[in-house]
Amino acid sequence: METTTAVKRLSALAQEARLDVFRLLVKAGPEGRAAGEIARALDVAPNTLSAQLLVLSNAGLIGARRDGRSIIYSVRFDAMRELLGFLTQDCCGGRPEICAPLAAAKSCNRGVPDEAPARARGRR
Amino acid sequence: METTTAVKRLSALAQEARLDVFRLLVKAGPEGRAAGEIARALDVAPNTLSAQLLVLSNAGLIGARRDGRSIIYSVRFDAMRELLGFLTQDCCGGRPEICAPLAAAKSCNRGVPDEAPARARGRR
DNA sequence: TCCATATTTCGATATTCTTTGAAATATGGA
DNA sequence: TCCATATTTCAAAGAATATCGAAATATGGA
Repeated sequence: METTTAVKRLSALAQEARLDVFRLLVKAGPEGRAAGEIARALDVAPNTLSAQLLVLSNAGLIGARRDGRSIIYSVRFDAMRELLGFLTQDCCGGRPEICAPLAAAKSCNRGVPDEAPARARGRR
Repeated sequence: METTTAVKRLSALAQEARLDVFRLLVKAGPEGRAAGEIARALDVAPNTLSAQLLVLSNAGLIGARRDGRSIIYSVRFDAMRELLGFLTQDCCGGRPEICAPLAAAKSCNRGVPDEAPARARGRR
């Protein structure tokens, strides 16, 4: 990933209100959530939310689809993965020994082999 | 980690110049690098760099120690790990199945990729 | 002590962001 | 078609950021 893309994505997440939106969408999962629902849930004006969604969208972190009168936003998990990959690369770059303990901090890497999530061990 | 801390750290990294500084310090490793060296390496004015280092420092992402006339900055890898953990949590939150492929994107969790991240090779 | 080096602080300016009210666009239903 | 709902666009105001020149502080050595 180009650093300019990384900066764009980091910037998009680097604001309380937008981070809230993003987290809400993460919780919503692939089905996403309508703009209006998000606005009500976070108690933010529709036009303000629209601007926030635009920033996240321009950063590629979320996508949108229309459903009737509503517009449904959802996280682009691939983009988030890319970003995490970039940051991890930066953190480990050439010095895996420094970053080795990182795996322990990543709850989602635990017990999840590449394909089959054999069984999630409850801990978190 | 509190979201306000996360926002602070994301903001600190969300700018080209500061991301460059951070990446340089990551490469430098635990020994760190003197402010002056960084300024020369990145071709930025000393006072400008000072402001950038302050932001990264306030975010807790880097630390400083004096060595003679120089001040040596180095990455606080724990802080970076925390941030990555927070983001990963956000990404996986309650839905590890979504994030399962994430492990594959994390080069540092498996073998060591042979090269530094500095070089921008095309898409991946 | 005096001086050169290394870095930071201060103050100002230029730029970029964020939010808001008002108006516009798109959709579905009566 | 007309109307209500859902969302976005626009323009402006206010807030926050980034960078720069000049001056200040800290350190080591002659």
